[in-house]
Amino acid sequence: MKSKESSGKRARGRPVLFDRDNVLDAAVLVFWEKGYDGSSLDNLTEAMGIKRPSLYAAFGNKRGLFEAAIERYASTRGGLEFGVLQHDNEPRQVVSDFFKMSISCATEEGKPRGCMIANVATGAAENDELLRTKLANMFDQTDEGIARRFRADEESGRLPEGLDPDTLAQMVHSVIHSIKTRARAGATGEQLSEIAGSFVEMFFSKK
Amino acid sequence: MKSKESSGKRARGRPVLFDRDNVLDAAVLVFWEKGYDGSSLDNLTEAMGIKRPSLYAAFGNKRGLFEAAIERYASTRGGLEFGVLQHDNEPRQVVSDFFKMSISCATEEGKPRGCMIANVATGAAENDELLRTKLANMFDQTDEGIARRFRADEESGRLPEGLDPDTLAQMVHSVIHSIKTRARAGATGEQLSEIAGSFVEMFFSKK
DNA sequence: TAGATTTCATACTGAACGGTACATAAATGC
DNA sequence: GCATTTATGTACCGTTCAGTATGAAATCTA
Repeated sequence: MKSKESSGKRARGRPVLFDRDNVLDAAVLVFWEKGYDGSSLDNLTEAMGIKRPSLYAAFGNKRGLFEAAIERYASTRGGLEFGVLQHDNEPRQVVSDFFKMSISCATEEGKPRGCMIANVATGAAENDELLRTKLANMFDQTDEGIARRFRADEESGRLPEGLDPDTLAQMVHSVIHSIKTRARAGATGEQLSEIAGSFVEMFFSKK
Repeated sequence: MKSKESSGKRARGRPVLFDRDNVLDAAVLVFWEKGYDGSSLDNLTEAMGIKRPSLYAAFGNKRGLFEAAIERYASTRGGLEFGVLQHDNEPRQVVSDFFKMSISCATEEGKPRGCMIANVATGAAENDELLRTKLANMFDQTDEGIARRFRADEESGRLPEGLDPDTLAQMVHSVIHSIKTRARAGATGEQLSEIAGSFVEMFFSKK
């Protein structure tokens, strides 16, 4: 282990001039837009504002940078969506807000369409078993994160009867996948909201 | 316009030695596996069994080949799914079979995971407005194709009351997107069948 | 058979690719 | 101060990229 993040002690040599999260945010935008193979090191270094040797020292290689960018994306954009799961609302409202957040994230002006994980990383995963496993784990964690919220709702009696928390979570997550896929193909926020609304109605309206 | 496909008339010079659909099927497999930017002309020509000049004469350039491959994929793999819509079954069975066909297509042994259109082409669509529009149109056509079937079911009184055919079609299609996305990340057919089953239950079980 | 026409295989082009060697700059430890 | 350590900037490496020029091969018309 390098002593990069050892508590207070200053590192020995010349200090790193860039902020890791900042340059990762820039790399995220490039990968998210162009995909893994479509992003060149020139694209990346220019956006990140660092030179190749700095990039290789920090992330190993292009593939390592991609993985770091995926994690950065998950902890920033993905974190936005998960925030609404913490709100103290009725499950129906939570799901509705969750969809709304996903839609606005997938169609945000000035950002690439869709989702870096669901639409871009999956494309590169076919010949990369480690990446594929990573994505599968992320999807599982998302299922689980949503399910945890619904389980609490069930215990507090707020979940409509007959709805299994784990199943509902999988279904909600599935709708998110579709939202992101359609967004990547250029669907508008209005179109996506309509679809999301149909599902909310289906999940919660019937007794 | 070239006189390539003029009816019976034989072409003048040396005849083409390869079958267009055959080489397209090979190109589909390469793009489906590696994505647009990940597929090199060496990958493609080797799989297709033709040399570069033949490829360029037939498809213009790599981008033209990609578009042709997308259409070929849609008319072959996509056609499989749509065949199910023609069967004279109850809507619930039709949807269930539709999901089953999508799952087996997205997890078929010896083929790339997921869907060339929903998972691969979408990734390349961000900087290609024409492609993005093409994909959006294909999605719309799929929505419409499924909806047409449900409208017929509604007229014949087989669609459960309260289910709007167009809305149901959009939702079924959305589930397909998720199936394909999860498949690309390595989900098994069993896992996907479980999710699909949950939706079928939700769509049709409640009165 | 002679000429026209089109496809084919070979070999090549300049540009872009991912990755790195090396010298310099900036910090620490003594 | 001076040696040590680490990061940076430049400039480069061999490879691979998409695309093409060229001439030989194969079919047609006449």
